[in-house]
Amino acid sequence: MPRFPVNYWLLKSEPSEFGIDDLAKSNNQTAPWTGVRNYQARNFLRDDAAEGDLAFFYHSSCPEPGVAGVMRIVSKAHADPTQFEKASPYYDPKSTVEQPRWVAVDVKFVKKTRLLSLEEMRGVAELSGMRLLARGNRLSVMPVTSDEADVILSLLGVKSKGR
DNA sequence: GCCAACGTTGGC
DNA sequence: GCCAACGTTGGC
Repeated sequence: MPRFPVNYWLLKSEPSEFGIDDLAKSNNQTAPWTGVRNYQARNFLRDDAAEGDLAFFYHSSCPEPGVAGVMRIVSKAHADPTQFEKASPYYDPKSTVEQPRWVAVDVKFVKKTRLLSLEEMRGVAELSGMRLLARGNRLSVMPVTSDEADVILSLLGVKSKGR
């Protein structure tokens, strides 16, 4: 039996560093989601993200922040390789191969969408409970409820897979 | 570049 | 365990 996605996520990335187009151009349109360096965000990836989950690709710290596409989580959490790379801005000297501190999941491009801007999301009543919109929120990995996901998919014109 | 909000660090 | 100082995030 195929498993339907029960979990939805929003993952933030700065498009100047890695945007939806970069994911689309990646080998097999798949890339590890690296660089998460916040414990709460890490715990979501490590404990709750599952293969098959759908994730929204959010562009942050850019002229027009918002959701730019959809991707699928295609691996369990594994050690984030960048934590071991001395030259990487994500290098963590306290992390060891034996006891890695940070994890990544592999994500696969599903589709690029129109930009659903932060501003537009703020104006949608059904999305007012989103964590993304909560004051002071800075999490780069956050869960999205299935109701919220349905609204976002509909705003993006993406057919939601039947459940 | 500013700054509010939040997370982390480290002295005590 | 407290909390001040500092660093980071991210919208504007």
